[in-house]
Amino acid sequence: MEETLTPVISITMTDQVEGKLLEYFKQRNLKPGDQIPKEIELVEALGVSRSVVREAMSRLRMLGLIDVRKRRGAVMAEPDIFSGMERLLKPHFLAHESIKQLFQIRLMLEIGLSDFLYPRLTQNDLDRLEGVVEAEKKAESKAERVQLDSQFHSELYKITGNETLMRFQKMLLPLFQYITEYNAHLRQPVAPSSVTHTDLIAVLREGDAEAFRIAMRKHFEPHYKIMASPPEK
Amino acid sequence: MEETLTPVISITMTDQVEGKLLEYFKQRNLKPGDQIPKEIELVEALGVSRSVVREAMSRLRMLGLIDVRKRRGAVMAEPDIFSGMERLLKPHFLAHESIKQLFQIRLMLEIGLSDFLYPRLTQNDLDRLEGVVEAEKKAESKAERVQLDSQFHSELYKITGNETLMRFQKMLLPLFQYITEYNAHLRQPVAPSSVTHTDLIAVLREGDAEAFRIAMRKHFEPHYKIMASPPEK
DNA sequence: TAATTCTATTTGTAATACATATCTGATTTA
DNA sequence: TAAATCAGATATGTATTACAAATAGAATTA
Repeated sequence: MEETLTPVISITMTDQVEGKLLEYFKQRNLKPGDQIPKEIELVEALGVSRSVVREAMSRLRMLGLIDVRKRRGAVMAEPDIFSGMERLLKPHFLAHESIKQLFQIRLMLEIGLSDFLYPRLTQNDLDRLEGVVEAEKKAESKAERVQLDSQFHSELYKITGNETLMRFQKMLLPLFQYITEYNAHLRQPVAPSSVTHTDLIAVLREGDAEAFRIAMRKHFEPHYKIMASPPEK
Repeated sequence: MEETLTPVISITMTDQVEGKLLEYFKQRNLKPGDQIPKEIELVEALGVSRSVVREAMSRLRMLGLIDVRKRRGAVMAEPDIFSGMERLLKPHFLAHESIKQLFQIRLMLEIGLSDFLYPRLTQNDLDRLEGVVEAEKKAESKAERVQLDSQFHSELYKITGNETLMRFQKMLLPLFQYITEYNAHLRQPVAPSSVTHTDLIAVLREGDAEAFRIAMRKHFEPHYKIMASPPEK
């Protein structure tokens, strides 16, 4: 038997219409704000029932690709590429392995963002980071410390000015909170790092991209110890 | 007027049912393979029409969160967190700025993945990378070179064993192909790098994670020159 | 027992009806 | 004249009904 013979997954009319709509948007080069045909027109053009058209449109609407209102019809919108993903990012829906891999991606990003920090870094940014560290020193509850820790890292993302990156990180936050708790309860808690947030700020002030990558790598050392995959393969 | 007073976006029944279903899955701690109530049961439990239930389910099905078949009903599935996102990742739907930011993320990832390479690296991996480089030398058309270039980088992702990362990269590929063409036509083409793929392999053989980050950073230098944000802010 | 046929059940699609929001333009009012 | 009000038209939102199609499981048959 050919391995390429994968089982037929029922392609419903809805699936097809969804695809045809995406194709239509692409062909017509529709931009945010552009009008989309009315349901009835689509029904007639595609030769399907309104139920099918509506189910397909409902999907595109969920993705934020289109914006639909009564009487005005549907128009193209600014899509948020992560909106669909966000719904699935509850620790609950994901396999442990996926969560771990997302955390690895986070580590990669934080080390790799180094080069995008320095060209845009301002005194204001440094002050904000200092502020977070101050708050961390005063923090009393563990929950507060966890919150401030992720805030520190959020500030770093912010400096890059990369909105997509920030959106991605914000979306992953609940996942990481979950990991933190998981590590704290079921495994040994993550050891404190030899490179503190204060150290990182110092490198930001006086170092360069390469120095920051090294510092950040050391800052995450305890996580690497836990997360890095063994050389099984 | 308060700035926080954003306009009310009509929350349809469908939106609500979608949310309630997600909540239900979470509360019940449903895992892949677990059965979901039939449409009729949901209709009765939620007090809405079947159309509404179906539109909501259609969304979850698109995300791959549930798998629905005739007669058998719906069961939880292994969600693919990127499936919704993928539909929107046509260069056409995205603003230029978003594409640029996604490319920046790619640069971050490729530099940050360094640490996940060495613990898992095998001779086999090195051989595959060598193979790609050989093919690159023999490549005649530009399209072929572009394809092999991204294949080289894909092989690197593969070594990390991080499926989520690989999935993410595969999804972004068409976008980067678009960027390559865009740079080639409308702007000056990306200059050749001083650190070649062959050099990268050498570092993989003899160096360590830090050396690889530096090499990769240099390999991407031409891209950084084009992509890095100016210190506007 | 194993293969086949039948039947009941559940989803997929279609069609219709009406509710609801809102845009347009006409009408009224100040 | 300008503003406010109202009425009608129009497109989407929801509900309901009907039937087609697939299929899991029971019943039948070899």
